[in-house]
Amino acid sequence: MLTIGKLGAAAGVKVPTIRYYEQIGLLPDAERSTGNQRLYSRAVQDRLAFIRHARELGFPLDAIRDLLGLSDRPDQSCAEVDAIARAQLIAVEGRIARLQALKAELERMVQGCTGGTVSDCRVIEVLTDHGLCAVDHGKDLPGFPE
Amino acid sequence: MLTIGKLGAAAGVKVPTIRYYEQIGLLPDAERSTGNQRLYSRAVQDRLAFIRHARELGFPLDAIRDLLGLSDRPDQSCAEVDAIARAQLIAVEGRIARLQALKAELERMVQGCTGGTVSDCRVIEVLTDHGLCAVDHGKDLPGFPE
DNA sequence: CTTGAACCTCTAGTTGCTATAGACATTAGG
DNA sequence: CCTAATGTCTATAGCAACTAGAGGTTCAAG
Repeated sequence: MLTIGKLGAAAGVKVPTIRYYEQIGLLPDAERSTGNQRLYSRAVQDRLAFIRHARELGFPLDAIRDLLGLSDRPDQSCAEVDAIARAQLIAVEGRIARLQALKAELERMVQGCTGGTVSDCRVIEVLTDHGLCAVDHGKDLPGFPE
Repeated sequence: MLTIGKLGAAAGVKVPTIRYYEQIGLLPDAERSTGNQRLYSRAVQDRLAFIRHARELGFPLDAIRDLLGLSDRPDQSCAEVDAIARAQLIAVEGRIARLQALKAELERMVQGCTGGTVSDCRVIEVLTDHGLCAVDHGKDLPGFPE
C-alpha cells in the first residue's frame, strides 16, 4: 500500500490532484491508515496512470470517467470507446486548424513590424482594424480548451 | 451613444462579457443614462473591437491590457508591442506542436481499433499502458490554454 | 397604459487543477 | 526516547475568461 505522496510520485501526479480526483469521483474513496492517511493499492495506481495518460492526450475528465466505466466492462463492444477517442481526435484537429490560422495571422503581423513607433506599428494597426486580416479567424471567439 | 446591447451586437461581443471587461478594467466605467443604463461612445466601440480582435488571435487578457496601454502612447517604440505579439506567436506554435503529437497518437489509437469488445480495444490498451505509445507526449500535463 | 424586451446588480458555476492555512502523523537522526 | 523535519489531513479560495441565473428596473412600441 502506498501513501498519497508515493502514489503521486509513482504516477507523476501531484498530491492535491489525487485528492481532487477522489473528490470528483474519478478515484474511489481511499482506504485509510489508523492515522487517517490515505492508502492506495496497486489497482488504484493503475487507474491513476490511466487517467494521467488520458489527460496527456487531452481527454476531458468527463470523457475519462466514461472511458474508465467502459474499461470496467470488458465484454461490451468497444464502439463507445472508439466514439470517445474519435471525438477527441476531431476536437484536436479542430484546434490545430484554428491555431494554424492564428499562427499565419500572427506571423503576418510580426513580419510587418518595421521597428518604428507605436503609431505606425503593424501589430496595433491590424488589431485595430480587423479588415486588415488576411485569414478569417472569424466569429469563433471562445478559448478552445486544452 | 450606444446601449450595451447595441454595442455588443456591433462588436460581436456578448453583453455580460462587456460588463465583465468593465469590471476587470479593460473597458472604462461606462457613462450612464438617467435610468442608470450604460452608454457607450464610438471610442469605446473601437476599443472593444480591438479587444475582441486580439482575443480572436488568442492573446490573453493581460497581454491585451498591455497592448491597449501601448497603443495609447503612439510615440513610443513598438518594440514592446512586437515582443507581445512574438510571445503569442511562440505560444501558438508550441500549442500546435503539442496538439500534432496528440493527434498522431490518437490516430494510431483509433486506427488500431478493430471493432471488437472492450477487452481487446486498442484505445483502452494504449491508455492503460503508456509504453505502447509511439509519440512521447511526455511529462507536460498542463492543459495549455486557448 | 400596458406589455415585453432590454437593462440593472449580484452571486455562483464552468474546467482542472493549484495554493494557502492551520492542525495531526510519521519517520529519521541524535 | 525525543525532537525536528517531512508528510499528510481538512477546508477554503483562487486562476482564466467568461456564462448563467435570480430578482428587480427601465425603456420603447402599440
